[in-house]
Amino acid sequence: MSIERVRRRRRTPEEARQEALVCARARLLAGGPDSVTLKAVADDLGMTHANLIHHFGSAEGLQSALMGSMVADLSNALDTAIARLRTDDGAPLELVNAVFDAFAEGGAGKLAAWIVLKGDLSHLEPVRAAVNGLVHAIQDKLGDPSEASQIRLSSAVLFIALSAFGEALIGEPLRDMLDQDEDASRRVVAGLLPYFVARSER
Amino acid sequence: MSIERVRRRRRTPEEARQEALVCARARLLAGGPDSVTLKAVADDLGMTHANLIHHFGSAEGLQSALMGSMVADLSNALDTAIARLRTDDGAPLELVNAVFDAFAEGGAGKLAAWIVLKGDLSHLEPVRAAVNGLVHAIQDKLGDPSEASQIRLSSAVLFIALSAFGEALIGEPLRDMLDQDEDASRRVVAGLLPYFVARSER
DNA sequence: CGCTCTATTGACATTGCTGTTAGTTACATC
DNA sequence: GATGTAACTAACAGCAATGTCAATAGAGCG
Repeated sequence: MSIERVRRRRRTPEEARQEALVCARARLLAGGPDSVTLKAVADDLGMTHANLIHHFGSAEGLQSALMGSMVADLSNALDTAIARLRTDDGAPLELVNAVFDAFAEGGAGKLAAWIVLKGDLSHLEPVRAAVNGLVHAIQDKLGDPSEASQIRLSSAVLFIALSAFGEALIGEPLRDMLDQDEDASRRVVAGLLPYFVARSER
Repeated sequence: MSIERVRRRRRTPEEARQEALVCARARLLAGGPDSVTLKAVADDLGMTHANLIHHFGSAEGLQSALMGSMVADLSNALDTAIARLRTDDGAPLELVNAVFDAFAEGGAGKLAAWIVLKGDLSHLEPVRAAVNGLVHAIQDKLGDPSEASQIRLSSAVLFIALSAFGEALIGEPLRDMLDQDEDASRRVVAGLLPYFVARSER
C-alpha cells in the first residue's frame, strides 16, 4: 500500500479567479447569497479557502469580484442587444427578448436583488452606460433625435427593464398563480411597446 | 450606592411576537436579511436572544414568521385595493398606486426578493388568492365575465405586479440612470393599462 | 400572603465562516 | 539540474450566530 500523494494543481491567477467566479455564480443562483462562502467555493474547486483569500484578499473581495463580473456580463449582453439593434432590422420582440434573456439567463436578476438587499448600489453603476446606450440606439433607429423622443424612450427602457427584472425573479410563481404560460411576460411587454413610439407620454 | 436592579418586563406571548416581528421587519428593510439575527433583534427589544428562541422556536422560526407576517400584509393591501375597486369608481391610476404602494411601503418587494433568493417559494402561496381576487374584481367591474377577458386581465395583473415589484427593488437606481422622476414607473404603467381592456391580447 | 406558571435571563457549548501564518510544492527561468 | 517565485496547503485562532439549560422573577390566583 503506497502512500497516495495528491498531485497539487497550480493555476495562473487569472485561471484561479475565473474558475472561482464561475463557481461562485453557480452557487449564488442555485442556493442564494448565503451559499457562496469561501469554504463552499473552495471545496467545489478542490482547493482550500485560504487559497481563495490569497487570490481575492477576503470574502468580501470575492463577493465584490462576483458582482463586478456579473454586472459586466449584463452590460455586455445589453451592448450586444444594442449592436444588433443598430445593424439588423430586429423586431421589437427581439429587443425585449434580448433584455429578458440578459436578466434571466445570466442571473442578473438575482444579482441585482442581492445587491439591493445588501445595499451596495454602487456596484450597479457600470450598467448606467449600457442602459443609456440602449435609449440612444433605439432613438437612432427611429431617426427622431428630439428631446421629447428621448424622454419617451427612456420611460420605455425603464418599463422594459423593470418588467424583465421582475420576470427574472418572481415571474415563475406569479405566472403560475395567474395561469399564464412561460412567454406571457415577454409577449405582453413586446405587445405594449408600439404605444411608446406612437403617442406622447402623458 | 444601592444596587440597581433592572426591572424585567414581562410581555404576553402575542406582544412579544408582535414586537419582534415589527423590529425584524425594520431590520430586513434597512439592513437586508443578514441583519435580522436573533441577537440583533433581541438587543433592539431589550431582551436576550434566548427569549426569542423561546417564542419562535429557532432562528428559522423567526424568519418564517416574519415572512408570514409580511405576506399577510401584502395580501391585505391587495384585498383593500380589491374592495375599493368593487365599491368606488377608482381610476386605473388608483389601482396601480395601490399595488405599487403594497410592494414599496410594506416592504413586500424586498421580502419577495429575499424569499426567492433563499428558495422558499412556498411562503408566497398565500398571495395567490389575493392576486386572483384582483383579476376577478377588475373583471366584475368591467362587466365582462368571458373567458377571454379573464386571460387578458390576468396578463394585465401580471404586468402590473412585475412592474411594481421591479420598481420597489431597482426602481430608484434605474430611474436615476434614465433621468426619470419618482412617479415615472407608476405613470407609465397606468398609461399603458387602457390598452389591455381595449384590444385582444395578440 | 403563598403558590403556580411561564416569560425571561445568564452562562455555557457548538458550529461554521473568516482570517493568519509557517511551511510545501509546482513551474518557469537560468 | 539548481534556484526563485508564488500558488497552495495545513493547522490554528477568533468571532458571530445558534441553541441548551438551569435558575430567576413577574403576574395572576387561591
